[in-house]
Amino acid sequence: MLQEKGPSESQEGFAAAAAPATGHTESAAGSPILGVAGLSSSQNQDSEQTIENIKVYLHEKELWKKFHEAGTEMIITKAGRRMFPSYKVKVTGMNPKTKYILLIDIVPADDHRYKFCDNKWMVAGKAEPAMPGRLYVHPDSPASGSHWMRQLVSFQKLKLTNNHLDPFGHIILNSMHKYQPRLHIVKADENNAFGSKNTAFCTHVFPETTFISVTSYQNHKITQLKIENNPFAKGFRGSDDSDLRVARLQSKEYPVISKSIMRQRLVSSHHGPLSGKGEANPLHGNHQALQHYQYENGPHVQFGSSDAQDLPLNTFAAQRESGLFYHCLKRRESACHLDLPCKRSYLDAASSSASMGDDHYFRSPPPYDQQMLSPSYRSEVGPREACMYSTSGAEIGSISTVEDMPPPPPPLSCNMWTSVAPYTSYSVQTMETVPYQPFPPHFTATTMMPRLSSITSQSSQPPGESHISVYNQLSQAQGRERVLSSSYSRERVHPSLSERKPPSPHLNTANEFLYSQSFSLSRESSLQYHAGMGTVDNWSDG
DNA sequence: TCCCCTTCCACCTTTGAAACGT
DNA sequence: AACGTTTCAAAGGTGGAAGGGG
Repeated sequence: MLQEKGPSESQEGFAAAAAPATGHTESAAGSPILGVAGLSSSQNQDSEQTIENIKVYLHEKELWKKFHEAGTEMIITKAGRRMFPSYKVKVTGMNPKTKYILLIDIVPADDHRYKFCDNKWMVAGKAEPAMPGRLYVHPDSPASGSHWMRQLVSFQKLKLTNNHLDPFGHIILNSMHKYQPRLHIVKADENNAFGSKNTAFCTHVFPETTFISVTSYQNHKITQLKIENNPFAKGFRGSDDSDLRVARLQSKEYPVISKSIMRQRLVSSHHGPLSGKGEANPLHGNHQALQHYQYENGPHVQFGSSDAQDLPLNTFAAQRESGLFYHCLKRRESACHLDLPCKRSYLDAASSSASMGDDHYFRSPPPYDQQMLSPSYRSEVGPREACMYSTSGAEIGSISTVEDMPPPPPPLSCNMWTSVAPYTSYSVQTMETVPYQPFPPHFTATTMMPRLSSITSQSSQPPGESHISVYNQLSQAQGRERVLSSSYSRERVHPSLSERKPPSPHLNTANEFLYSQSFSLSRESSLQYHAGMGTVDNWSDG
């Protein structure tokens, strides 16, 4: 399956876009974070040029913004729950022939724990230690730039869990914490990949994708938005289609009032946390409720709006103000050599074993520099699945820069279209590795241990979470990877040849990427995510 | 009592195979 | 035989509700 049409997919394409061109550019050549020198070879320049030219546009940005304005919540369950809205991007500017790996990690947005009180999110204390970072690698990875650019890239099968011992490779999060997904694009070209001296990658952050993880929805507006927009939740929508029709005729943004919301609002209006907020009582009639929703999502909403005064809770936006954060890094990291002999030994041992796995998930470095680094992580059973969407030529052709982005097709709320420059964190990093030698996409705990030891030794993890436990987790992860190396190699273009395709060395680029991320992005993010923290009053329900 | 979490449920969409038609 | 369309059942995603635990 080459294309995957998401349940929420509409034809409007991208409502907004982010481009690095308008953002802040920062070189890590002399960065105290990296402490390494910049690159100067022509190859690197070519590489970084390619990377720097990559632009990523968040799909359904308007929808994301709607959620963001209300304070996005994502359900996390023991079995794993998908994100909604799902993370989908349009990528441009890649070298069509170069192979890239696209992956996502989700990092804490701050070090607070939150609670939903008085209809708004408030800081409830210090965050619990971050879970072991995991990466979700797009199942199409690695693929050529033309492949990525041809279609919408969807990460909708990414799942979130609160199970700290999750065996499926889902991204582990703490409930009632705030998180920020990040998209990483790793260059995986044979000539500039794992074995080359420099591997380039870039990181894109869309602040509107920030969310608070919950085990059940706290904000009824989020519940309503999910029910309205997620087809799988259609069963919770109101049964009277006339409501929807009338609401659309009246250009209501929230036309559908579910039965559950009606119940919820009834309760809230009497003794719930919303009772003191002047909520309209839905029992007064749908029309009134619709008006109320319209009002709630009008200009008075505070969180996530594009205005400069908002988002004290959102550290990203607060720090970077309105737009795009273009972060360009490159480094020469001589200390980041791979331990190939260790990897080989692992591979030898791993070749005969198999277990469940998923080529999508990797362990990713937590955002704080004191936290541990994890190797690649794959766990989910099943064949490689395409998660890309086709977009019309018009859509693609219309995307050039942020400013040039056409207004979205008139969906629910054209009035929400903003000219504020989208916001993206973009980094380019190159690193020196050992010469390329093909080997399956596995990480070895042995290889990782020194790093883990050094990192965890200064971590703030709870006492029970030593690097030894990390080692065990890594071993499990590697076990999962072993199976995935076969599933990962499936090729859609030539399926008949893909079944026994040798393990792709490209995946190692992702692994390599983790190395670099653990030292650069994590520390970088610790700066990005920690700075500018303020009150949380603005992420409220008004 | 409150808050958070887990589990189960009904309802729904998605998916893919089978059947059928061209 | 190849290809496209339709049908249908299974799989899986969804929020709500109830109940448990700290």
